[in-house]
Amino acid sequence: MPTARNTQVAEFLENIADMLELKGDSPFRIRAYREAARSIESLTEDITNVIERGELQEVRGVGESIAAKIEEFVTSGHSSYYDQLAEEIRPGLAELLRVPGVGAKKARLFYEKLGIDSVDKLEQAAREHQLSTLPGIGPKTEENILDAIERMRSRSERTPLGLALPTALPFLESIRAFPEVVTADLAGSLRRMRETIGDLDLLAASENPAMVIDKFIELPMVKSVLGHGPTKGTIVTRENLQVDLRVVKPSEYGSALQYFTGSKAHNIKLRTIAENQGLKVNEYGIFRLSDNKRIAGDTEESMYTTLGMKWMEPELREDRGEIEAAMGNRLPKLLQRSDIKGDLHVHSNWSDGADTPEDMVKAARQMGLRYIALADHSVSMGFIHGLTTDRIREQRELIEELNSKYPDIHVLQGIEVNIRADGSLDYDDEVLAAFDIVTASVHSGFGMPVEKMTERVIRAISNPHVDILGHPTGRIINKREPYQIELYEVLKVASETGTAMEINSQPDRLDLKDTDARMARDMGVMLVIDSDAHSTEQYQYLDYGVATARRGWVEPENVLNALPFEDLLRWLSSKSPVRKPRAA
DNA sequence: GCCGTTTTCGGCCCGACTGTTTTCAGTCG
Repeated sequence: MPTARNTQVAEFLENIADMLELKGDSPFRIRAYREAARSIESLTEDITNVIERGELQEVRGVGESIAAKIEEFVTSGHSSYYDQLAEEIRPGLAELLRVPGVGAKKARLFYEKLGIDSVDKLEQAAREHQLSTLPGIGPKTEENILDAIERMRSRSERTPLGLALPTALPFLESIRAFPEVVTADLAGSLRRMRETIGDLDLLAASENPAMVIDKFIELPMVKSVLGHGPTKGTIVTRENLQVDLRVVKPSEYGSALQYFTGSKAHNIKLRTIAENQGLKVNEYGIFRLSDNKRIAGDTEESMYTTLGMKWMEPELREDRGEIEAAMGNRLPKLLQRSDIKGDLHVHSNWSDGADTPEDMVKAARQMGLRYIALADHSVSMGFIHGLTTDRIREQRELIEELNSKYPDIHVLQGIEVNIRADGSLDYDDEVLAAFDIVTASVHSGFGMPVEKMTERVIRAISNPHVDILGHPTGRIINKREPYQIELYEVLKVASETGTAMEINSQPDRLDLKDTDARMARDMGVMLVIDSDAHSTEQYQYLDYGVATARRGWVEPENVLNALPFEDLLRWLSSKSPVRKPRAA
C-alpha cells in the first residue's frame, strides 16, 4: 500500500531526527529530516514510483543526502547511517521524547547523569525524587513529568476526530454563551478536521480574557486543570482529553484564528512569503517591517488577502500546495456536506445493522437525503447473517414496497459483496446483475503479500458488476494498519473500468484517507462518500467523510453521490462492459 | 541537510509559557 510505505519512510526519517536531536546535532539538520519526513507523508503517490522515475530529489525537502538514505532504506530495508546512529544513541532514549515536557536536552541529562533510558526508569526516578537533584530540575518539573507519563499511558494515541469533535462542541457552545465572549471557534487540527487530534484547541475573543478563562476551567465537563493563566487555560476532560482555550482581544481575533488553526508547516510557509514582501506575520496581525505598522489581522480573510492570496478553507492548510494554489487563484471548490444527495452504503438488521430497512429509510429522509442504497453483507459473512439468494429476493420486494410508501426518496438495492482471497466475489454474475448497485469490500485475509492483495482487488473491481470498492485499504485508525496493497495500481485500473472508490465515513476508518482521496481525484477516479451506517444515528458520520474528502481537495464533480438521482442511474448503467471515467 | 525572481553560501518562523536561573534555557505549537 503506497501510503503505508510512505509512512514507513517518514517514520524512518523522524527516527533519524530524534536521534540527531538526542545527539545534540545541528537544529537545522534535524529540521531538514523532519521536513523531508512530512513532505513524504503527504505525497499523493507511492514513493517507490518516485524513486523508479529517479525523481526523489524533486520532492520538496529531499536533497542528495536524504535521497540516498531513503533509497537505501527502501531497496534494502535498512540504513547504514541509521544503524550507526543507533550505536551512538541508546534506542530507549528516543522513547523519553514522547513524554510531553521532556525534550532532547532533558532526555540527555537524565541519561548521562542517572542512566535513564526508558519511560519506566524515568517514572521511578521521578517518584524517588532523583530528578530534582539535577541542575535546572526542581520539584515542579518532577511532578509534571509524573503527570505527563500518567496521561500518556491512559491515552497513548491521538484521538479520532469522531471522539474529539463531539467532546469539543459542548465546550465551544458553553464558551460562546459566556456574556464576555464576542466570538469563539474551534482551532488547531480540530478545525482542520484531521483524522486524529492531539489536544483540542479552542479560541475566543473577549475584552476580558481572564474572566473567560476563569469560567472555562469551572465548566462541569472539566475533570482537572493543568494550566490557568490570564489568556490561556488548559484542562482535562473526563474522557482524558486535553482542551486548550486561548482568549484574545476582538481586534486580534482574525490573526489569532489564522495562527492557531495552523498547520505549523502552513504558517511557516506564510511567514516566509510575508518576509519576502517586507511583512511580518504573527498571532497579532501582519506588520510592515519598515515601520512596524499593523496592516491586517482583524479578520482571518485579511491575513490572506494582505499576503496576496485568497482565503482558504482550514481543511486545506497543510502546506500541500494550497498556498501556491491560493496565490494563483487555483483553489479547489471543495465538496460541502450539502452537496451529498444520497448514501450508497447503509446496513440494516437484515445483516449486521441495528435497525430495520424502513427505519433506515425514514432516518435518511430526515437527514434530507434523496436516495440510499441498502448494502447489507453478502453470504460468506455468515456469522453476521449475510444475505442468501432467497433473502436477496425477499429484500427486493421489501425495497419496492418502501419505494412506493416513501415517494420522496429513492431506495436502491445494493450489496456489500465480499471479495474472496482469490479476488472472486461471493455471488455469481447473474446474482450480482440483479442488484442496483454493488460495493465490493475485503473483510478477511488482510495479511497477504502486497502483490497478491493488489491482484485480488484489481480482479474484483474489474468485474463489470462492481460499481464501488468499499473501504479500499482496510485500515482501522489506532487499531489496524492498512493491508499491503499498491493503491496506485488499483486506482489506475479503477480509472479505466470506471469503478468508484469509497471514502468510508466511519470515524475509525476514514478510508480512503485524505491524501489517498487526493491521489484518486488527481487520477480522475470517482469517489463516493458513504456512512457505512449500521444504525440510524450513524448517518451523522457523513460529516467525517466529507471532511476527509475536503482534506483531499475533492470537489463535487469528483463525487458519485453528489449526483442527482437520475445522473447516478445513468452512471450506474454505463459500467458494462467498460464504463468511461468522468473527466476530473 | 536543504535551498535560492535577494543567494551555490549563509541563512533557516516566531512568540509564549514554565520552571528555576536572578536574566534564561527548554519545550511547545
